[in-house]
Amino acid sequence: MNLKTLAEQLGLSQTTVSRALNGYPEVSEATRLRVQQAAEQFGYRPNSRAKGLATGRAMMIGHVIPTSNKHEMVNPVFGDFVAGASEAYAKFGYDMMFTRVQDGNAEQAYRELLAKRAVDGVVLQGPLINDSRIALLNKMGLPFVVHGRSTGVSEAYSWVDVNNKRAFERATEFLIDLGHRRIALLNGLETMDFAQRRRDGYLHALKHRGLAASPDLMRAQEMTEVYGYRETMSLLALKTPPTAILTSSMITAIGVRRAIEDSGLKMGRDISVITHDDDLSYLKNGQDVPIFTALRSSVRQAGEIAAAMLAELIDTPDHAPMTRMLEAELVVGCSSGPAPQD
Amino acid sequence: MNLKTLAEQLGLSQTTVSRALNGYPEVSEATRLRVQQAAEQFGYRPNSRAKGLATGRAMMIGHVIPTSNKHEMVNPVFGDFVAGASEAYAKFGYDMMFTRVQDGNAEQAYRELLAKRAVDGVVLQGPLINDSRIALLNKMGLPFVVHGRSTGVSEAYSWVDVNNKRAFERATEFLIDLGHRRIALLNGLETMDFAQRRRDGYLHALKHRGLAASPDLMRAQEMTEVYGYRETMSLLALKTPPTAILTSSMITAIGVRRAIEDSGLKMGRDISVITHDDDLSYLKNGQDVPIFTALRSSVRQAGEIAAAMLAELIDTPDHAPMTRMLEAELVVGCSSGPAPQD
DNA sequence: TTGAAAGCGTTACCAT
DNA sequence: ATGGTAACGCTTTCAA
Repeated sequence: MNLKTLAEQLGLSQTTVSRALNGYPEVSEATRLRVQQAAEQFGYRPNSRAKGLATGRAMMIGHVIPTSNKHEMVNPVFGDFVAGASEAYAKFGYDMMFTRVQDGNAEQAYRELLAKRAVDGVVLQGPLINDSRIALLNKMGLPFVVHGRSTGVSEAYSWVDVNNKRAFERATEFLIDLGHRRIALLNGLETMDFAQRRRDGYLHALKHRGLAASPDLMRAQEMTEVYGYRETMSLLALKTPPTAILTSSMITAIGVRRAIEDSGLKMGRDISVITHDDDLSYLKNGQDVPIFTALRSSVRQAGEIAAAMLAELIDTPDHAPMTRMLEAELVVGCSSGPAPQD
Repeated sequence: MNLKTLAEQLGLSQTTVSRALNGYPEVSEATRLRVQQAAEQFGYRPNSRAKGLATGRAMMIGHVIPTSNKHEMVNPVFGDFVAGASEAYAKFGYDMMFTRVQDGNAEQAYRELLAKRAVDGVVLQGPLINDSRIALLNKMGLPFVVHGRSTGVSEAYSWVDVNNKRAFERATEFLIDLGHRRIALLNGLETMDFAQRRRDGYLHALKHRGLAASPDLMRAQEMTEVYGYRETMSLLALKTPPTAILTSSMITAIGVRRAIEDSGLKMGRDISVITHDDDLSYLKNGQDVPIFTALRSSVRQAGEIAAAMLAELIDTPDHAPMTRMLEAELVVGCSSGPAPQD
């Protein structure tokens, strides 16, 4: 069923039917109602290609995922963000499209999306330090919102971010308050902007409390399970091993736990572990005890905000960049205990 | 840059330029070359809406994700499948689109996608037992491939699946061989087809070895971390607790491990745990030791196959349904040991 | 309040 | 081998 046949059914012109369906004021209420009912009855939906061609709008948001980032897709956080974003897109009538590209080819992918007029805007995920994609998108004039920020980029851009620095600062302070003095950080790749901010928070807390940071206790790699295992083993083999480990990903934490298990240590007694994106709540001692949930719960929200921002940026050309910082909730519970006595 | 201006630049008609670019044979090689170079130089890409309108092809594959399935998105396996599929789509020139819907509204979503001509085909993920979406899609004539199967559906459809039953059968046999007699199963929701198959495999192995299945030892819920924690605690509180736990998700396994930790038990000595989708390889005792990787490694492959199938189904109307069963790799290593002596 | 017709950027048919 | 033109299904301008 297309507009033409629908109009014929109704004995009206395509123009009137189109206007009735798109809420134009100059159509009589009686006609509008009749049209709407007929459309409903025949299950008419405007052909999205034709509509897009006529309006110049794709009603589509692009997400370009660099391939090297295998764990971007696999990462639970990616899913949370997408869930939040897609729900919000739906509200604004947008669809969501994914493009996977070889690592360096994001630029090419953006150019194609724009040239093909396949999307009205894009969300930039996983920004790096000094990420060149931002300048590119600005130059191209393709509306975009960054999930995260990019240290070193001087020009203005829209972003929504979680306060990674503050979250890790507070987690570190929490461990220090428990008496820990040797706190390890298993960070993500520090070319990623968020990882650098987390590191900053960690270092800031140490410094603020008069503790020296030890390079031995800091690792930064892609956040896999194997990474968590290997580096924990390596940390535990140090002459003076850490009494606490702060890790940047739920997946990495699985490896950390395994390594601790395999070493015959007991979590929360011999060593404490904090993960930033553990599950939201936990049953312990018969009641729900929230644990350190700093970031994960905010990610979904970030997705929703990014979508709303993008909708506005697309509607309003030359809109001033919008920014939004989310404070992470911080609650810490199980798997952390006082530092063991030497 | 559109076709018209490109043609003007070249002093050719749009027809010729279009033909040159689309590989039609009736254009001279000299012209083709000249056109291709100009297109390259001006960064010309055909407008996807216009092309779609003219060809009747959207060059887009839809993925409809029911909202209730929060963990479908978050599940690492989802990411793996998407990674595999999107790479294959790219090969065939398709883009990938996501639609999230309220739980019961998948049907409505498919109808809209078809009516809007937004997609050429869809991938059906997370099929349930007797999933009504399959009959619907068949009736609608929208090409689709199911990732998984649906027990109880009698009509033919295309699918690609991993042999879940055999994988869990083998895992259970492995534990039995280690001397375990009380093996618990923390399964996913058994309305999901894959969960039922896993249960079948587990039960079949027990029966085959002359062991009675105990309802006490079988749980089936949404595969969250909290679920793993709670049910493990509950299992350990039984009069005769299990000596091994077989769990259906990496995320659930995190909860299982925590519960075991909190109970003061030692993994691999007091109790064994097998997860189906742990990381692919593990460093232990100085070398990489594969663990139970039954399913996860196959999922990416499943995505690729689904994409290829779909491309063929779209190209060939009334193509006979295609099916493909993947055998899961099974290697079991750490976290499992002989059953403790009573 | 309604309708005719041009236009969006392609492809594909029919000429030449 | 190349070009003119209709067609794809919609929106939007201009007329009535």
